[in-house]
Amino acid sequence: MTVSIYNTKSGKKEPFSPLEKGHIKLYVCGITAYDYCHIGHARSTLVFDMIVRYLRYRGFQVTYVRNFTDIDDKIIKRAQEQHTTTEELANRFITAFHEDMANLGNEPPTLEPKATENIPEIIAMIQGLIDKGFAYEVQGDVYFKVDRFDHYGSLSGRNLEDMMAGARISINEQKQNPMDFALWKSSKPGEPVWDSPWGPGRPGWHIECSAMSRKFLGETFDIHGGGKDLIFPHHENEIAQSEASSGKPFVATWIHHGFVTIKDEKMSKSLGNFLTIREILAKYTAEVLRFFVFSTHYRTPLDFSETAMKDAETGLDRLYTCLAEIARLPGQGDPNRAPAAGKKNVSKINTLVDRYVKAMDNDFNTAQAMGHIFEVVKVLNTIRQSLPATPAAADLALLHATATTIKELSGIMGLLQQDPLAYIKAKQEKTLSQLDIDQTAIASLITERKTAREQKNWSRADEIRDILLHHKIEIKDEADGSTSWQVKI
RNA sequence: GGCGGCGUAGCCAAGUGGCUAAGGCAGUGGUCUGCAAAACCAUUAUUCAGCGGUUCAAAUCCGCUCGCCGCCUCCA
Repeated sequence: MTVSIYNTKSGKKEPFSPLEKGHIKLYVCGITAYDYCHIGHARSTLVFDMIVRYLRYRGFQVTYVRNFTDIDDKIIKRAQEQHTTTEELANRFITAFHEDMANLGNEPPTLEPKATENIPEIIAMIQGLIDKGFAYEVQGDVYFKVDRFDHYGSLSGRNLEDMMAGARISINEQKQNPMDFALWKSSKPGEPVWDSPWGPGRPGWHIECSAMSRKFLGETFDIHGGGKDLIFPHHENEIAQSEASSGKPFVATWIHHGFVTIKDEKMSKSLGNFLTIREILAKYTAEVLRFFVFSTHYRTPLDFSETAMKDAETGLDRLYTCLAEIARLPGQGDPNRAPAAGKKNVSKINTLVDRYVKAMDNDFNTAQAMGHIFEVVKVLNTIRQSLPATPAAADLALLHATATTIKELSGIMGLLQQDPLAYIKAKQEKTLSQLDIDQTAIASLITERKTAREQKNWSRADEIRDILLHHKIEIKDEADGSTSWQVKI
């Protein structure tokens, strides 16, 4: 079995194999550091975190590069508004980004290069493009000459004529063709500058990714990723620059994920309808967000809503509850007792890993993979529920082993990595701390109810039960006559 | 205008030619209980926006219609 990946370049799912045996080189376009990141950025980092973890699970070595754009028009503008330097502004939001990543539980990429730390490579690449006739300098600006590059538009499926027909291209007298794009921009007074053969200036937006990916991954590498909105013009332009420069294919596989939407509209800074990662994590745990993100295939739009997050939380609780119930079971059982687990159920358990891998091999279908896990959770619950007082050793071994497998498979999505008993306990304690009732009051009500029940005063007993329930306290009458309680979560 | 995508149960969401259309949430019924709660189990689409076509066979392929979204400008 091999991993298949949908390649934007071909528009098809293709069997994947790395150019260098066993070693995958992956470049993902990171953030422009001028503001806090929103859930759309979170989806991007979560998706590639999952992809990297899965490819490693499948035995590949993965070199994962994710850059920072720390110099560009938006950063300059924002820095001026805040009366600070672009460097200070970018570093502030890079620090915030790293905090967000840690809070989301993302593993760090292999390398996180910054544009400003690779200016010599950028300048060298631009000079090479000028030397080859793919770029030209006009009054300190350097532009890429799109009609010199034959395959321009191949990634996004456009051609220059169609694009020219669009009326949204800004007129720039300096450009030989309106579609030409800037490789280097001369600086205005007060802007950050680097010396270059074309005078003081700064890099254009697209060139940094071409220069940095070449520096760290080579002229041709395996996978380049980002959001769908980067297909044009960003990735199209990267291809043009890199292939014109090297004369070799740039990237084998292009992965683009879908957007996060709110009320079915794209979440974006320009629309102002975005929620930051910080705002979300103040309300929900990172794990709930991960569950929500991975319950939909990565190329499908993901519509954010409070209801969807609540559903995700309930679903996650179901998984943890199953694991917690198994963790409460004894480790050793009766070796002489016949197992309660039926043949069909055992078969569902035994095929879990294969079905999970098949789903994930199919373009990282996390939604389907999670479906398989839920199916097995149901099987585990069924077996657990049917267990006698002294369970068969085989049943206990199966339950414990499967719980371990589920944790391992879920870990690829960053799910179920907490101790299940601690998860349930922490959740209840958190809820209890927000309630208007304390443990003493609960204990006293339960004692009063116990008396009422002994006197068969059911109406008073039920009344107390309802009072407690009103305060989100659920009670459970045990077989031995005692009453336990827990917080409703 | 050009290019691309989507439309599956109350909601979310898998499914890329062929076994009973995964799974989650919500709802309903049941096990348990004095009654409950929790947990668990069962159940919920003769049908996949609509119409036509290809095929022995289509949610899956092709065409048209309707509706929604994205890119073509900074954007994950």
